[in-house]
Amino acid sequence: MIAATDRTPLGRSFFDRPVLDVAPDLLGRVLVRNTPDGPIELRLTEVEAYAGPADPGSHAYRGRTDRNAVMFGPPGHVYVYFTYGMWHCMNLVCGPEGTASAVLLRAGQITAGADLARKHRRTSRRDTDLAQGPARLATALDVDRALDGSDACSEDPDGSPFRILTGTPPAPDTIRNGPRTGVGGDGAAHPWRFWTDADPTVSPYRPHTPRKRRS
DNA sequence: GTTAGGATGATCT
DNA sequence: GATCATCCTAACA
Repeated sequence: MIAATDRTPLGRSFFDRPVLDVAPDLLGRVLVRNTPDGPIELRLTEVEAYAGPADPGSHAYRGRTDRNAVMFGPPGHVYVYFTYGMWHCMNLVCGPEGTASAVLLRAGQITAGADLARKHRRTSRRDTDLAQGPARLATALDVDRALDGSDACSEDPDGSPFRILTGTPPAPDTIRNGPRTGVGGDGAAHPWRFWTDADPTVSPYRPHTPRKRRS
């Protein structure tokens, strides 16, 4: 039996907690992306936690820079970065201001505005592919660096590009966790990737395969 | 069905 | 100049 989706917006206090508490709690929540063409809604199914300057996998590892400045700011804001020369990825800042921790949104299921999302994602054929992977997710939602620093907990939700609703959290026994993708070294030891088991939008676990060195 | 490798540029050392 | 929290396509079984 499926509970009705709770459309109450999550307040800033939800994000003002340790990132390892927030990350699994984000599963099943609904991210609303207000685009000029209309809203897109996404139920989160896979996330990764990045725990501040002490985490070798985090962009904050070597301190504050122009790029990651948003991570060092107040919780509930959106940190967007550009990577691999082509892609954007989207995070939600967690913990008290200065903690510099964040949750990477890795995958989700589009629950509204699928046509719009499909327009942003040119090559996607199946609905479950639309936001399967962090760069796909950002592309489907039309997220780029221009949205870096957006407040997802704004008091004026209609004026903000993002909002996060209570949604329908999964049963606790369907939440899985494991090593993070693409994080090597000491950072790989932390099982800080969280996903909802048996969800078609979550790709089967793939151990990190180091990229080939260009010859 | 699976896998190899190319695309592409900001950021940081 | 190396790295990077990736995706897509072509080629193969």
